[in-house]
Amino acid sequence: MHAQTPVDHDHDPAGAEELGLREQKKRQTRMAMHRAALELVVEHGLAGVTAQRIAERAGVSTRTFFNHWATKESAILGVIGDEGKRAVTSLRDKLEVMSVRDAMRAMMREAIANVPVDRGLRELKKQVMEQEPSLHLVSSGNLQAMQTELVEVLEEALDGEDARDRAVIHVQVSFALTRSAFAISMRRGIDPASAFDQVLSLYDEPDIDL
Amino acid sequence: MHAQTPVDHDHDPAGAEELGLREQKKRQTRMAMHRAALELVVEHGLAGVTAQRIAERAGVSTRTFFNHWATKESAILGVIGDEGKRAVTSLRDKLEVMSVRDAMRAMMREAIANVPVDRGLRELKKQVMEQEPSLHLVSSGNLQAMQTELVEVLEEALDGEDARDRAVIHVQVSFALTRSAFAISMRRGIDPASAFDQVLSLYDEPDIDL
DNA sequence: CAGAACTGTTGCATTGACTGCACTATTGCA
DNA sequence: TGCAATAGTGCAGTCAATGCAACAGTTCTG
Repeated sequence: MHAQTPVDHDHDPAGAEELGLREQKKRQTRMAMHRAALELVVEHGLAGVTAQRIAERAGVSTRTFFNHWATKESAILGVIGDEGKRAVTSLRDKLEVMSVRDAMRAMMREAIANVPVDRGLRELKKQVMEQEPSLHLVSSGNLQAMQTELVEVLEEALDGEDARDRAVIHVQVSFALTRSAFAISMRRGIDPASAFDQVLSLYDEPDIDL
Repeated sequence: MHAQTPVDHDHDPAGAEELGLREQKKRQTRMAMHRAALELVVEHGLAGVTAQRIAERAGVSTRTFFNHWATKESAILGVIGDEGKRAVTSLRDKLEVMSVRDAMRAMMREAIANVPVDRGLRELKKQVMEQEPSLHLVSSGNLQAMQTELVEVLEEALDGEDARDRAVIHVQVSFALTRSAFAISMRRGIDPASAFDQVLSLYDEPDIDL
């Protein structure tokens, strides 16, 4: 890799077991940067942190920092970038064996499960998110990015005149529930997966209405 | 104004009628920049457009450009920045006279109605949004920014153990519907308000389920 | 084991977004 | 007409982000 491709989504096709030394180091470096980013934001606030300082604390060059993360914010949030493709194929598969509603929920549940859950980092991230609400936007933006593709996948599975409109709504609402789950998991310090379950049960209650 | 404050949200407290010459000119300049931004994105793509070029086409200095818009993207989307405060007070008022569900919907409907609808610009904007999906993120981000405040307002109006969780879900779902409305209005070239109505009627259909 | 093929890391140079500051130009009002 | 307020501007500077070329440690292959 000649340093041109900023984010390259380790595909990790198999079971993720027994990575090469190389891959191991890569993840290590990545994590060091992620942690450094979180710590520095807690210490100096989002505006008081530069990519340079993060790289410095993580023990890498600035250039390397941007080889791993597309933006400064990605490093803070720990966003790798391959979530989109995974979600699309996952949804496509599920639509063949279950209802639209269930497929969306299952896909989301899966996506949430794929988020690495490091207990130590969770506490840090919680602080960061409370300190810097503007990061919520960025965070939800990452999901939103794949919106269009998911709408297309869904549209094929829906019948009727307004298929596309309904697809749009399905996608948006599913993201809304996922975002809620993340928000709640942050606030309560519980893991996103169980927060998602709670959200669904609340949402399905007849009296919540909208 | 000493050029330090990037965006200053014309408060426009009264009925917005009969502005001074000064205010008129200000809006004129703003619109020129907004239009120039949209045109240039259509012509050269988001990445091919610099703030400098937008300013140039609009006949102002680069510095002036950033006195009006917080970011390049704001200029493209025409986001002023005072939507948040309006929404909060609007919601607070409505919660006193109607249900949570209705209040949220009414507030959103109001927010949508406040978006200026210039027929000429709408077509341009439609093209831009189709060309540059990444702008959708930015677009929805503006609303999302006030999430926390809205959750707080809502929480007071809700009873029970999970009041805050329910508030989070309410807010997220409402935004989801609003985003859907904007997406659909863009695609169909209809105005956002009626798109919102369509979304609500689709969403309320019993068989859409999630 | 040696050399080739990869792939990660780095320094350098550059572009472009955005900001603070000092200053000028208009406009609204007394 | 003169003064206060505010929009516009030029300039210098910071920082995010990217392409490029050189280099280094790892993995593969014979």
